[in-house]
Amino acid sequence: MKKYDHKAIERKWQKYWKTSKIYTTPDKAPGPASAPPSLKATDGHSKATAGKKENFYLLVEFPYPSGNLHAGHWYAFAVPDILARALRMQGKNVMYPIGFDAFGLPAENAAIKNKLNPRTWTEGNIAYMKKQIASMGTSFDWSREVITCNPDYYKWTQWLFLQLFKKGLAYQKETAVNWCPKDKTVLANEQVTDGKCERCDSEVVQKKMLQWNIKITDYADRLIDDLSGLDWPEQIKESQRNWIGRSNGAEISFPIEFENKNAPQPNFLLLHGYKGSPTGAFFSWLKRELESKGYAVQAPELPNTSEPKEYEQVKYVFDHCHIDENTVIIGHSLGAVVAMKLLQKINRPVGGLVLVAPAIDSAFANAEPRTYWKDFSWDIKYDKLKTLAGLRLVLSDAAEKGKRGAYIAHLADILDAQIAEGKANEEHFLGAQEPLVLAQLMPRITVFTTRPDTLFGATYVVLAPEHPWVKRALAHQRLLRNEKEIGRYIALTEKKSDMDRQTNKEKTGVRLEGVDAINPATRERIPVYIADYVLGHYGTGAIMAVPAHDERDFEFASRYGLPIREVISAQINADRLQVPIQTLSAQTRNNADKNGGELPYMGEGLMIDSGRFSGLTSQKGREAITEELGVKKTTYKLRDWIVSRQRYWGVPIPIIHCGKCGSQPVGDVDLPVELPEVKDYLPEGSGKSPLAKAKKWVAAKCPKCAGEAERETDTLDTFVDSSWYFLRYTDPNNKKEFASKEKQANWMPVNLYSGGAEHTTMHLLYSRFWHKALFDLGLVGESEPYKRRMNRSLILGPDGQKMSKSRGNVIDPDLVVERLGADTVRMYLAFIGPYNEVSSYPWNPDGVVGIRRFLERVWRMGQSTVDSPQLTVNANIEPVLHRTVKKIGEDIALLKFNTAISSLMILLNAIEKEGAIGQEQFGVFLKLLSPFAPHITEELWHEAGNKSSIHLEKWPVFDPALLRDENVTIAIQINGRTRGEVQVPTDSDKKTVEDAALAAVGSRVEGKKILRTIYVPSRLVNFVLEGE
RNA sequence: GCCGAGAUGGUGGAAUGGUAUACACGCAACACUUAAGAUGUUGUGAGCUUCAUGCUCUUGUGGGUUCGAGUCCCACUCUCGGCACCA
Repeated sequence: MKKYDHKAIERKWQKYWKTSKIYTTPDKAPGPASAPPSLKATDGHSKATAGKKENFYLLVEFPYPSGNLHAGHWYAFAVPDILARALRMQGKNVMYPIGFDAFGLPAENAAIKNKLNPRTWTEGNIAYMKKQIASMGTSFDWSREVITCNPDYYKWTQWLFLQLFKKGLAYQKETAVNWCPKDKTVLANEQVTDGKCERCDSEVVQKKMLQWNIKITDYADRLIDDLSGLDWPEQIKESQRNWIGRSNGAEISFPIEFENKNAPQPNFLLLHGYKGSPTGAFFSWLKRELESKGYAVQAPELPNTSEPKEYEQVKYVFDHCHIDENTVIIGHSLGAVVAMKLLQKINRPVGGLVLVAPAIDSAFANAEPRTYWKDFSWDIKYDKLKTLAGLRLVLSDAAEKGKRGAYIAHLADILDAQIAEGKANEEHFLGAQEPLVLAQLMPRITVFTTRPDTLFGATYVVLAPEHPWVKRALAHQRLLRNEKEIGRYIALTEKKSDMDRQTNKEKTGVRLEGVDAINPATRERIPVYIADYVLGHYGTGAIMAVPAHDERDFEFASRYGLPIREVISAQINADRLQVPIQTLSAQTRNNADKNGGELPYMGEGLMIDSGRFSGLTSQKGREAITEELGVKKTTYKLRDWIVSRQRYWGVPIPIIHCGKCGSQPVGDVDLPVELPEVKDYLPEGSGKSPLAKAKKWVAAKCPKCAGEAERETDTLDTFVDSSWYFLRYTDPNNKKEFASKEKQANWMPVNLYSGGAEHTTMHLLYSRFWHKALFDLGLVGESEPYKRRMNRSLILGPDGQKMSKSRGNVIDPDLVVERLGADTVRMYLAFIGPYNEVSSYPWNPDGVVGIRRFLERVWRMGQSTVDSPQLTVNANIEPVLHRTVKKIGEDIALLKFNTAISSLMILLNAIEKEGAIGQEQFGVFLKLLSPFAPHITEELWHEAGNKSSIHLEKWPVFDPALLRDENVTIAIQINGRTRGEVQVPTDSDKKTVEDAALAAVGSRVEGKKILRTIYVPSRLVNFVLEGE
């Protein structure tokens, strides 16, 4: 008998599959769309057309070319391959593509270390890994291979980035990055360990640098809301929701008063807009209001208001108005542009810049052309304005949101300004009175809270130490009495990394002496603190502290002896805003905690909320106070996606910076912007990427004015590369588009996307966002890329620990394949546990051998079957064979490969017991096994005399009539406990079965009354007896 | 702390509310063998006993619903994963 020589067999068929190209997937495959009805994969979203096979897009996350394939890769690629093969046999046109996520830091590190070109390193790794992947016997369609570091791929990454840029979804912003002062380089988070640089071990500091951001936050709501329509595990949806972290609440403004009455007061300069005047709109009213509060106000009439010219208007104000460091310039509509130009011209710090409904960009959509367009220069030096204006505020009318909302939000962003949105009395703030404007001009601190109903219990206000308001207040001398102490505290927190701020949980803070806030509900003066338990980047960077209803505030209040006040729910419900407040001392509160949270009864007519910190849960209270004293607001934990990297090995950001025209996109014809050659890959000392060293490459012509300009030297985050690679698979060689609409339509959305749980909140969220942005641009056909997603489990070392070189528990799949064969490894991994649940499985070397034993037995059976061609069908095997066909079909559709394999084992056990199997039946067995063990089945299939590949065969169909045995075993229960069993013919009626059962357990029932008999056909009979 | 998932033999795991522990690993005995390995056969949840076609217990713990619960409900314990001063 021939030996099962896995090496020869696997080599032979892998070569055959490659040369015969049987896995090259056509976009449309001829043939009737036929699939067994049991397959869940056909979930109604049919991509089939008449006379064509139905397309099925099976996607696995493409690997990073690290240079070596590990057990996890096998689990990621070889097990879904079972599904790909089974679906193909079941009549689907399955695309199972692969590629490489080839940009990234490891290549650059290797290049620096070994003085190699990162491309050389990467390409070498890819070549090696392709061989390894081929050794798995996977049915990948290599003709669709995508490699992200190739210019014909990243040309489209750049092009897509520019589409987002042109839509205002990509912008530059000062952002803190990890900076190593010794290496003079920006570090990725994974290059920082315990706050130190992984290379030189020096202390990492936070440094602000201009970074490219993508406005994923604009899509926060849709990214949450669209989850509900997806066939994804609830777990994944939930983590995305948590990550985005939407919370609904309100912004409430607390007016502030300074103790120092000689403190410098602001004065106001009002600049009206196109066809406006100092008496038009709300201007005269606002002037009166401000003057009545004792402020100086100037409101010049700008020249030539119907045909305004920038130079003329700016010069007029410059010549006729007094402007000092306390002046707050307020510009309405086009006046906002005049305000900004004016500030650019005076080039001295001023008190503030307030833009009311600004309409200031030539690219501004939906406005009819106006004469002033050509008379104004629309180039504004936002960075300069940021340094000149202390207060920067943009006011937006909610009614105009559709037209201008996105633009205004964008403007606020690049100005790093506060944005206040509310309802104007008349659209575009044209009302005779606009209280929103006035309110925003008064000194105040705005806080965000999800519990506006507890406003009555707010006994102090806390700002994040980095809150811009604090810096502004410190800029004026003698405004705050303890400037030094405040400065020290701010310096201290700035030094703390995020890590420290999180780990050191003891709450500290400093009171701002000399200023008080007014609680708008109680009209009471309350102190203002800075404390690092308040985060600068969340909400408004300021909170109202309600120690009675918030544990953190309680902790802080207890430490600093601040009053703690309970808000009583029953009263709020009964008579909103007229709420009696109960003042509790910290001492009382502590005693209450010791009493298991019960608060003492405080007095006549008051109900005390008894839950510890639970406060009231009155939705009514929240709404009432929000309406009366605040503005509804939704905040998100999600922050914008920083996509620029100061690295060489990535996609160059296709932007040219021009001194005159600003940041300009590279024209389509000049794409791709190819990576320049550089001498070495170490970052440039100024913190720029190594690309900055390619001086010739950096110099470029401005695409707009053709003047001297410079290229952006940062490269894109690799998550951008992987945000659209699955679209390229549908049309990998397209030179004109990233993927044609027609080709996309063949395959998108992805039917099943399998990948690692670690990508749940990164890649998976980014690519969903990217797809939605492309959808809005009309570049893709649907708003969600992946119909179904599943996360894969982890393969651990034999010791149950994560595989790692230091633990010495790494299983090298190449070695196991060498010894036992790819079929064995594939099947072992499929058998280890259910694929559709996230868990972690230790690699059991004995278990692998067990699978090998199974394949040896298959081999032996194959040899003996070939030797006895006279037997075609063994009737005794038929029922179990057909049951197995049914079961495996169902299990594969559910991704339960482990139980599918188990039923193959049961089948083999039955065959061996029987002694022999018929030729035809063996063919069926091989087909069932072929997705799991493609090589051995192909070999045996050909040995049996077949000429074409088993993988092109049709999936076996079971005969329902053959599923039933002649007899069934019925369990006999007495009072629900199993007491015996009895064999009856399958079609016996109830009476027959009950009689047979009664006879079998007669002695137990004797003399007792049977109260009830429960009969479950072909399962059991249960006698319910009296008195047992 | 918050969110999510889970807990079944020595191990990985299997079970539409219907005979819990399929299948595999491991282990034991036997066969083959000089021996080991490989292979095959048989056995293998725990305990009790009169050693059987016997009894009792058993799916993290405690309750409940049901003729019947690993499965449904309530409470708790523990494990793993993610987030974490997010107001």
